[in-house]
Order: sequence, then structure tokens, then C-alpha cells
Amino acid sequence: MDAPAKPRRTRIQTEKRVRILDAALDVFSQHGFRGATIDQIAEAAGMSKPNLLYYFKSKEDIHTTLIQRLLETWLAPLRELDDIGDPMTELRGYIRRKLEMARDYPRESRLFANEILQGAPRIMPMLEGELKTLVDEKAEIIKGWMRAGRIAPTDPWHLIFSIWATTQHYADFDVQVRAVLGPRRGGDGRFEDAARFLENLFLRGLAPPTAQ
Amino acid sequence: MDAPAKPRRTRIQTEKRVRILDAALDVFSQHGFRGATIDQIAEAAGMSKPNLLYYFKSKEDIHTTLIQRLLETWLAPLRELDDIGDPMTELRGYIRRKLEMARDYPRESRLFANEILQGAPRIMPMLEGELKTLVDEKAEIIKGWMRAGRIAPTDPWHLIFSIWATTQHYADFDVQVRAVLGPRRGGDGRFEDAARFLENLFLRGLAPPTAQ
Amino acid sequence: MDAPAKPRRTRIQTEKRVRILDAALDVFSQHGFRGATIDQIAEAAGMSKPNLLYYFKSKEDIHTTLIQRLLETWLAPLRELDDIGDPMTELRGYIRRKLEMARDYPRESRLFANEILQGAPRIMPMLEGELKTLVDEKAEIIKGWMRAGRIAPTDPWHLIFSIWATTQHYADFDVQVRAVLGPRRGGDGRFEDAARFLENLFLRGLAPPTAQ
Amino acid sequence: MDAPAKPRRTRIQTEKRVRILDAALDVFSQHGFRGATIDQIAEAAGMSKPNLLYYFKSKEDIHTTLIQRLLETWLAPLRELDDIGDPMTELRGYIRRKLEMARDYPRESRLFANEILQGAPRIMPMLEGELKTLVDEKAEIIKGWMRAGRIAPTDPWHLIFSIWATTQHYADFDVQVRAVLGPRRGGDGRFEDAARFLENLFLRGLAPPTAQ
DNA sequence: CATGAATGAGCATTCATTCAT
DNA sequence: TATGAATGAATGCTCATTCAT
Repeated sequence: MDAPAKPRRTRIQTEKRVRILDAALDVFSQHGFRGATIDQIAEAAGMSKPNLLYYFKSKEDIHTTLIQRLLETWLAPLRELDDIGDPMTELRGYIRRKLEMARDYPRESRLFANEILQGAPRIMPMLEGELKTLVDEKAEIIKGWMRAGRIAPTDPWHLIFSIWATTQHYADFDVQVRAVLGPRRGGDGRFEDAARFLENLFLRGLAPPTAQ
Repeated sequence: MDAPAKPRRTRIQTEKRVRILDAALDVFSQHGFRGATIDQIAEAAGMSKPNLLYYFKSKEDIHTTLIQRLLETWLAPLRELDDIGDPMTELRGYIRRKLEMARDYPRESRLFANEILQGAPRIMPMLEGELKTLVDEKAEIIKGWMRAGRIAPTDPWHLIFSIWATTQHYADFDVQVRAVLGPRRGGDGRFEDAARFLENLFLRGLAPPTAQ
Repeated sequence: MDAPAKPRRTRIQTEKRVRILDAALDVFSQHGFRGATIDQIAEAAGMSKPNLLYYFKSKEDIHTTLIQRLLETWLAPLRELDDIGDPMTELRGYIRRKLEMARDYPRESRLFANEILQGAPRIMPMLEGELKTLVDEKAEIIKGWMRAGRIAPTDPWHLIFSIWATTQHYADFDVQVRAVLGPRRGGDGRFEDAARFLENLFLRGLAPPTAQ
Repeated sequence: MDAPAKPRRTRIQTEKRVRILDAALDVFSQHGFRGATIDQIAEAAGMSKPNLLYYFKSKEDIHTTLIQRLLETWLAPLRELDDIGDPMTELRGYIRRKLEMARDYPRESRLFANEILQGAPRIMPMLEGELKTLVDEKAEIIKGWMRAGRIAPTDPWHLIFSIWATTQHYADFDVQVRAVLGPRRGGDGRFEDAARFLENLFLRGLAPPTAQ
């Protein structure tokens, strides 16, 4: 299996490609693939449309590149989840890292959400391959913790889903979150509030501390 | 307050409108507003494009109608959350109802997610108005429970977000969920697994049951 | 040459046809043939589109009927121009009648103007036939007056054009006339002002009354 | 008062825009705004529809540009009417210039007529503003001549209307004029005949030269 | 590399007309 | 007669992509 020849690129080429990808991330994450136009991306990247298409041969190409780069970043936090150390600390760390990503890379999160919502036409293989493998692996680790009685026994796959869901929610549904919280609560502090809440939730749940 | 004159409709009109809305729900929830074409919707509804436009005067009109209908259904589960009865039972009931909606109305969930992802251009007023009011109201109820020590003290708004996020995830990210779970775990049983997991999570969290 | 069999019509049919023609006159005279829609006409006539098309088999048909009816009225004033009586009285009468038509039937005037502007695609034969014959005939009468020294010698055809132009202007260019005259001068009195002016113009022209 | 930034244009752009405007003048003046199609214009300009829309962003845009250019030319003859010199010479000059415009720019005249006939939706402000001001100003000059006894006293506004009407008639109603005059009289000489007639009319009217 | 110009395919919407009842 | 329903053929406009320089 020979990988496609990695194209040599000058520094200028690389810089321009980065500018385009950044602009495209803006546009795709806000309007979806079909809703985005090359004109918008070119405009946002400060170059002409044909020039943009000199660096990426099609709209599809930009999108694919974007998603591929995203995926590496996307899985990093989970990869770091480790068997070494205290389980609750590990999980808390994972939740925190995911929430920081929602805060710092909301466009990436929305791009990903868009892709999945539309049936993941472009990344299905990766979901069934790389992602599943990674999750299965980490689920085993978690299962180990459960068997050892170090965390409560429950379904590790759904645990991972719930971490994804609760953290990405702050990126993907950001407008709703801010609308509901209102101007006061919905300011920059919302991520800290969320962090505190999620730590509580995943640690103790809602049952009242039993008397005694 | 005079509502807009309710248009009289023949039986055929009502039936066809229903067929169109159903088809449009398919298409919009999968491709988003911009990605959907009237041709696709007409095709899915089994009629010609101009005929479809005889029933709805524009693509926008279909979408608006769809979203408006959705919103009523969408808020129903939260409205049912009640001060009467045991707090944990109430919350469990709410989570269950939301999860059932994710299972039974995934298209509606995705339509909603699409709208929010794109910045909620068409429903922002509703988010800041009706939805915020409703959530604030329910948050007060939950706060009451916390003050009374009937559930653990935490942020009620973020609690509601976490319920939304974890349940809707099974509709919006369905392809990913099934890809990761694989054919065996990802079958119809996944919703029951999720229900069991979420009940545990929200009740007790992950901390191991303290020895005696 | 057998004329097309004249269709027998009930009174109701006739009334409806009249209603339609009246509505169509409104719409065609304002928007032109292409700019007018059957929907607008049906709406203005207070009936459904298919019902309207029961009485006239096409948009073209309505328009043709309208123009044909118009033509009879249109030529009537000129037909009345007569060899009997004083020439200046005759011409003054003709100008007055034409100006009254511009005042009382502006829609008809505009319909006609629209048709001519677009190259008279539907009435060219009538222009080259009936109209030319009539004008030639009246021009002979006027020429007679000139030969007899009863009015100044000039070109009778262009004389007729100038009467058409100056009078129809008050219907066809009405918005411009009113805009330029302003609210005060542009009120209902504008037709009397026009009548007085035209009488002067055609009688005496602008040369100052010679001293003596 | 900052004018909208004047767009820099390449030579090709300028040339093509001119070609388009010329084609559009043909089409709009014959069919009116609604009756004209972009396809017709593109065809007449010898280019594809999207290419045409590369130069003008909409049908409306072409029409607006056309009308704006027209207006300057349109008012020029009246602006030249001057207080200096002999009144009758001035007026004769104005009539001649207007008639030359009808002969040399009939499409412009028809475009204008079309616009007015449809209620001047796009140039009403100009009619009530610039045009009214100009006409009022010239009417004052004419009034001065009347007060000085240099031309017969009459209504100067309606005088201007009658000049417009009689001269533009030879452009707007050209097909009718030619149909009525027939092939012989309706040839190129018709404008000279018209000029001679109008000079007579505006100078002396129709009353026979009084004996003695 | 960069960009002005060009285009085929597509898309939302309109409209005259026909069909069925 | 009357009308709700249906449609083929436009029509204005957009957009990804290509061409030429």
C-alpha cells in the first residue's frame, strides 16, 4: 500500500493553503458544504476564485482536506486517555480537554457535526475504522477500571458518547446555549460553569448526598 | 390578538401538504436548508415541482411551516416536567421522553440541529423568547428541589443542556453512534442501553459505590 | 367573404365578458401585454382563472377582443370630422373630442399606445388598411379647406398626427404631466388648461399678435 | 457628498457593457421591461446569459443603467433653451432638436415612453424633482417673453408638453405614422415634412392669413 | 502565480394553459 | 358553469469550474 506521493510545497504555497483552509473552515462550519460557495471562501481568504482553485482543485478538495486535518486533532484528547493514574482524574481530564476544544475550536466542532448530521458521506470509513478501533480500545481500559471497582460499572461506550455530547454541545449549539442563558450567564463564564457542572455530573450524579 | 385568518383547506390539500412536509423533513434534515432542493422534495413527495409550489409558495415557506410544527412537539417534554412528585422520578421521566423522541423523531431532531448549527437564522426569536422563558421557569423548579436537599445542588441550566445533549446525540449523531457500536451493539437495543446508562449517570455519576 | 359566425350569448355570458374585459383593460394598460398576468386579470374581475378562460380561450384572445373594441371607439371622433360647417369649428370640435377621450378613457389610450410602441404586431393590417383609408379621406377634406383658403395651407396628415399626439399625451404621459405640473396645476383643471392651450395653438400659433 | 466609488473597468468590460446596453436598448424599447428577457438581450449582444450577468448583476441593473444614461441626453435640448436671442428662433430650435432626437434616437424615446406608460415606477423621483425644476425654470423664461409681448400669451407648461408630444410622436408612434403615410410619403422625407409642419403650426396656427 | 472572462448545469419561481370533477 | 389541481415551458439568477492571458 503505497501512500500518495507527498507533494513538495514551497513556504508560500503552504501559507496560502493555510489561509484558504482557515477561511473555508469559517464558511463551511457556518453554512454547511452545500450552503458554502467558493466565492465566499475566496473572499474570506482574500484572493481570487481561480487563484484559490490553483491551490485546491475543487470545493470538494478543500472540504476533504479540512476534514482530514480536523480528525487528527479531534481524536487527540481521547488518545491521551490513559490507563496510568487515577480513573476519575483521567476521565475528568478528558472531559476538560474536550470542553476546551469546544471553547477554542467551535468551528471545527461544527464542521464535524455538519458532516455527521448529513450522514457522514465523506468520513464513514474513518468512523467504522479508526474511530471505532480507538473507542473500543479505550472502552476496554474503562471496563478494566469498572471490573476493579475503581469507578461505577456502566456502559463505557455510552459513557464516551455522553462525554462527546455534553462537551460538543457548547460548540455546536452555542447560539442556543447563549440565548437560553441570557446575556449575564451566557458570557465568557459559561464554559467554567459548564466545566464545574459536568465534573459534578460525571462524578456524583444528581442523587442527594445521603444523610448520615 | 387576532391570529392570521386560518386558511380553509380541502381534504386533498391537507393530505398533500402532509405528504410534502413529510418529504421535506426527510430532505431538509439530511441536507440542510441550502443543500435541499425543491426537486428532491417534490420527487420524494411524488409530485411535480410546480404542483408542490401550488401547496407551499416557496422553499422557505415549507421550511418555516416544518420548523413551526416541530417546535411545539419539541418543547412538550420539558413542559411536562412538573413540581409535583419525586424530583428524581420527574427528571428520569424527562430524560426518557427525550430519548424516545430521539428514537422516534430523529429527522425532527436533525432538522432542529441543522437550524441551530447555522446560527438559528429562523428561530432566534423563539430561542430568546419562548424557550428561554420555559427553561428559566423549569430551572426555578429544579432549584427549589436543590434548596430542599432533594437533589444534589448544581447548575440547573447546564443540567438541562446536558439532558438535551446526551439524548439528542442519539438522533443527530446516529451514524457515528452506530458506526462505533458496530453491528451487534448498534442494533435496536442501543436505545435501551443508552436509557440505562443515562439513568445511571444522572442518578449516581461514576464514582464507585463507597464501600459500606 | 363570410364573417365568422357570430356566437349567440346569454345575458350572463355577456356581462361576465364585459367584467373580464374591463379588468383586462386595467391590467393590460398598466403593465403591457407581457407584463400582465391572467391571475391579475382574474383577480380584478373577481373570478377564478379557469373560469375566466372559459369565456376567453387565451390571454391573447382577451387582448385581441379588447383592441378590436377599442378601435371602433378610437376612430369615432375622426369619422365625425365633416365637410359641412366651418373648418375651424370642425377641427376645434375634433380636438375637444379627442381630449375628452384622453380624459375619460385613459386606459384605452394607453392600451393603444402600448400596442403601437411594441410595433403594432396585432393591428398592423388595420393601421395600413382601415386607418390609412380614413385618414386619407379626411386629409382630402382638409386639403379642400386649404385650397379654398379657409384654413392655412399645410400638411393635413401631419396636422392629424399633431392632434393625436397633443391630446393623447394627456392620457399616455399622464404621470409625467402631473409630476411636472405639481399638485396645484396638476389637478382636475389640467384638462381645461390643456383645452384652452390647444385651441390657441391650433388657431393662432405663437407668433405675437401683430401690432396695428 | 461622496459619489459611489467609480468602478475601475478594463477595456473589455467597457466595450462589452456598451454592447450589452445597446442590445438591451433594442429589446427593452420594443418589449418593455417585463416583456424583455435576459436571453433576448444576451442573444442580441452575442454572448451567453451568465456572461452577460457577469457584467450587469441583474435585468433591473441593466435597465436602470440604461435609463440613467438616457435621462442626461433626454433633457439636454430643453436645457439649451435660452433667454438670449429671439424667442421664436429659440423655440424653433428646440422643436428642431427634439425632432432630430426622435429621428436619431427612437429607441431611447420608446424606452422612455414605456417607462412613463407603466407609471414611471423607476423614475418618478426624477420627474418630480429634476424635470419639474427644469421645466418650471424654462416656463419662467417663456412667460417673460409673453409678458414682453414677444410671443402670444398662453400656458408655457402646456406649450412644452405640446412640443414633447408632437416631436416624440414620430419616434414612439413611428409604425403608425409610416402605416398612415404609406410608402411614398412615409419614407425618409417624413421628418422634413414634420419639421415644416410643426414650424408652421407653432408659428402661425391654422387660421387662414387674414385678407389684407 | 494570478486573475479577468466565460460557461454548462442547476435552481427557485412564475405563468399560460389544461384536466378532472 | 365553476373551480381545485396539475404541468410544461419559461425566466431570472447562481455557482463550480475552466479558459486564456
